[in-house]
Amino acid sequence: MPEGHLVHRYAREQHAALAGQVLAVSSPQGRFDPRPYDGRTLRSVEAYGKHLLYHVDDAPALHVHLGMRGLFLAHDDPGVPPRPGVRVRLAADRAAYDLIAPVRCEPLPPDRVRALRDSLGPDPLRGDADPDEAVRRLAAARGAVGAALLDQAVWAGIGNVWRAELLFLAGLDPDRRGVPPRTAGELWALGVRHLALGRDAGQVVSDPAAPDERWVYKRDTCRRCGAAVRVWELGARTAYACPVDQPPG
DNA sequence: TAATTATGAGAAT
DNA sequence: TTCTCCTAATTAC
Repeated sequence: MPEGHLVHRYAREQHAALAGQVLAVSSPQGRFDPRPYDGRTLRSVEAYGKHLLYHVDDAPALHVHLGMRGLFLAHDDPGVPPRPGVRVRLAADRAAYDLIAPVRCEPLPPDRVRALRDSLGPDPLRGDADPDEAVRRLAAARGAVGAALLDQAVWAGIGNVWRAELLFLAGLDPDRRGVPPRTAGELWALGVRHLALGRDAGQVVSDPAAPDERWVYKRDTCRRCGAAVRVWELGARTAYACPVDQPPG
């Protein structure tokens, strides 16, 4: 269930467990060639939006994108055998991570790493994100704000759950067009705050007082006011919004 | 045991 | 706009 907050969580956890160590890399499934990485030292694990980059000595960066179904299984004991479908196992002395069902798992030469970064907008979970640029890009988006939020070239890391919940928190109708810079800035601040909560909690947190609850995402009724949640397609995904708390306009 | 569903994104039409 | 790919977890039967 990987939106940006979980990808950052994976990066932080794996960096802490594996960085600075020599990796044992294998592909039980056989669909990845581990040879450029096996036996080399992992320098860092970096998240950018929904993308993971593993920086390994004397090897191209390893690029992982989980897509909709990808996940990692973590093992404290690297001796635990991986299940057969594991695309890649990254193991060091005291931990192993099994990558399952990624959409992308590939070596990425430096020019393609650059191209990847260039293709992504500011990531609310990165310290080097430029808030002004984030505001510019969202305010410049021509279509509905709900479609723009899913466009990784506008902001990187937002997925369908965060779209629904952040727009609710901002009181914005996802169909709204032409969001002014001030509103875009408020939305960015909400994203920075809540994605960090979500990264630390390991799940979407849109109400810190009730971390397991959602305001509108996949709900029949708004958790704040009880109105019937509006459900429709926006940006090729299902959108959810409260017609009362996110009035059109 | 089987059906159902999924938080993505790129390519194909 | 529709299709396609990838697997686990949950729910239903």
